[in-house]
Amino acid sequence: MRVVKSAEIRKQELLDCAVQLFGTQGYEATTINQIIAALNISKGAFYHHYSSKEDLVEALAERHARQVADRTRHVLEDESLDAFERLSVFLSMMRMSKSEAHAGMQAAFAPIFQPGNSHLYERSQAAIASVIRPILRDLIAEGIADRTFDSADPDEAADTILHLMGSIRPLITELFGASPLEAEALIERLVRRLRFLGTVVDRILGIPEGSLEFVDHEAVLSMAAVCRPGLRGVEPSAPDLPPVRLSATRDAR
Amino acid sequence: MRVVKSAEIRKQELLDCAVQLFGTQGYEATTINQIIAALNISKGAFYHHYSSKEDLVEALAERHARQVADRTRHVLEDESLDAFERLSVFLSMMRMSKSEAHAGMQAAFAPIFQPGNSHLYERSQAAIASVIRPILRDLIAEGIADRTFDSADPDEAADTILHLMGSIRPLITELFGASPLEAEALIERLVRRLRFLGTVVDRILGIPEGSLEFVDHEAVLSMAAVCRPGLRGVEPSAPDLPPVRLSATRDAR
DNA sequence: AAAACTTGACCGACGGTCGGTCGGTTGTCA
DNA sequence: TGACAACCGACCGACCGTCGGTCAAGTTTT
Repeated sequence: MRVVKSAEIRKQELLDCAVQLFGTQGYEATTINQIIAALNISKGAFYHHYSSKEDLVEALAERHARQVADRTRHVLEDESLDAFERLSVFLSMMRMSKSEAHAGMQAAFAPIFQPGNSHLYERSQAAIASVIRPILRDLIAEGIADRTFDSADPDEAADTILHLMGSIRPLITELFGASPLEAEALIERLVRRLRFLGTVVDRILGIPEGSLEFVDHEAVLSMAAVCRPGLRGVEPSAPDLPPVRLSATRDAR
Repeated sequence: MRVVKSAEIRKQELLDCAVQLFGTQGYEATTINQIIAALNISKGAFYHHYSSKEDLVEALAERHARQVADRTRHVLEDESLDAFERLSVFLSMMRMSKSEAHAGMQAAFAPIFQPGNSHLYERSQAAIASVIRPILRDLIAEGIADRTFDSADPDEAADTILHLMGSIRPLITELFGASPLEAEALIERLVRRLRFLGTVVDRILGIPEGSLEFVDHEAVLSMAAVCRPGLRGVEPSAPDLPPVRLSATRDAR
């Protein structure tokens, strides 16, 4: 039996299916035959839409990049906020897939962090960076201009911050396939890492230490939940802190 | 005709050959058949020494990590230097393959940065980090103790610095396959990046800005030469600076 | 309005390649 | 001389990507 759909829909279906299979089995382990079997289409149909398995990854990275960019751009471009506010909102968004995001979205992000998929990660990262970097750079430049920030080079600062975001990847990667016990330790390390990253960015931008706050236990846990579905609640290491949503504590400068 | 060698030698030969082919063709594009053909050995011989192509990568990453670690560890552990000196020597070593290193060594490092080999890079990086991190951490901790440095968490600081080193990879990767014209621009960006990285580490460790200096045109150019063999001399952007060899300019604190 | 033609989504058998296996052979050393 | 490591190469199965072809829905021609 033959089912005809528009190219756009089919492409999305292929992307969705691929992300699912890559997420559960990894990139290498997933075959094109599996993908087409799951969608009940033929080999030819696949190659009609994508010219190779590699091409599929490319498209996947692009879509992922667009998703992230769309979610952050409007904040970075919001004229009603000043540079500092925009930055802190942006940073809180960048710590990936907010807890409120539905499971489907989470699943779409997971493969990026899977152990075998550094491939996918690199491409996504590059695609994301190309969109986010200029915006972030302008934002920082603006902050430097009005002396909110103190940094020598907005371009490099933006690059550095973007790159720094990637430093949590090894931790998240390790989360996949970690035992529940290890997972708890890993999450604690993740929280420490994020906290430290906050201070690093503070220093890069020359703002008072503690101004930026990356840690949001809610988000961290939901992120962890993606990696290890059955995970019992973890005691946050600093339970006295209120769950800051938009974590910017502005100091008098 | 049959040639018998000790396992140790054969393994090194395989590694050397693999690194060469991965370097010229990338990991995926290189087949085991090519490797064994180049060495005039059989399929069976290969699988006698390494259990898979992946295993070969593992060994490659390990060897690379050992090479880097060996070259830097003795500096980090040199008791005759103080924390600051050791760190600046370490950093100058970490910007890879010193210019004096012979071409063979350079070739061994190049594949790590090739476009298709993010795989290799990630593994090597992890292996290097696992060796270097504890040493670097202790070093920073020591510096914090005697108030040379000012940082909240030596562990995280070490991780961050190590991770930051990787931020030049996209640039170097781009160098492969760039036209001579593009290469010049890329090298300039690389220099800017390194210079900025120096200030970032300064700030992370809370030492006066400009204390650490990553840029060493000699090293950068030789690094670039690996990627693009025929490259004419590039005018450094700051020709007035003397070619600092061991680039630590200690300020009064 | 019917026939002829174009388009593009879709089919699935097939080729070629590549990673990996296996039974057997050769050299070496105790 | 026997045990064990190094080595051989024919062979296997799985996988990616190709290619000739189908089919239905327009579009143009007559």
